[in-house]
Amino acid sequence: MKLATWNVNSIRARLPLVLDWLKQDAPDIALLQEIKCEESAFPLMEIQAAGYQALVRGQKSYNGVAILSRETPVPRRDVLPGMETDPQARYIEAEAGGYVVGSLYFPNGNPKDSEKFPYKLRWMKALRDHAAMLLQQEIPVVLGGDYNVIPGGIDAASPARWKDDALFSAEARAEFHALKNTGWYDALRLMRPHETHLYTFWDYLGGAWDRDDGIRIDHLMLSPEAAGRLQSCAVSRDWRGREKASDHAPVMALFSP
DNA sequence: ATGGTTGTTGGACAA
Repeated sequence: MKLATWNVNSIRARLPLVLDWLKQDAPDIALLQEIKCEESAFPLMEIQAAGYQALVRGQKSYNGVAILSRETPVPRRDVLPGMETDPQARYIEAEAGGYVVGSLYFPNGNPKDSEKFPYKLRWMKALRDHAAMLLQQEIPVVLGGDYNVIPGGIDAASPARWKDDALFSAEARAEFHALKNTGWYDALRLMRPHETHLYTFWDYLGGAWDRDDGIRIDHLMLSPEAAGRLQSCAVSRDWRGREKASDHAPVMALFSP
């Protein structure tokens, strides 16, 4: 079973590239973030023609998450418990192909001295609480998406540049590590514990891609039952170098049946 | 410090 996460930075602007990707890399399940449209504007016909069914939690202009699946996905929720009154579309969860999968897009949190930072931490805490509940079910679960957290210094080409940024803040990293400490596995690091240049985002600004000045902020977090089946995990870098690329690259994981 | 880019939109705002 192939499962991928990708922050596409607008599904409509990215549609040709996403269709190429679905055809070439052929994930069974794709978790998408920042689709930047309402459900009614989601290019459902084109996605279906590519062989996928879609569940969408959309929002006009900003945010928005989706789950694509070859097998019919069964919806579970489209908001995290405790975040029901939040208007921002940042979470969707379904059961598909024997897995529970969540697609999440966490707040950026900058600037750190604004209300955006505690808002980010609230989302992270809400996920941690929900994840603890999922863990008790002892089933394969993948919580994938743009966490907007650089877990460690090895996950940035220039860690010093991010020292005062919400993405590398002690608070956000503590939340991420707290999730790991409750029993969740970071799929990419599990398979590649010491690998450097393992990035998923390169800013459009300042030629970050050309200088490989990236950071790793998109993560596939696995329950023990999913981690036990993990065979490989990699960043699909090529898609960041394409014409009209997203500023993020997909992360792909392969699971044994 | 600032500016560099892309997307949604039709002027900022978010990232």
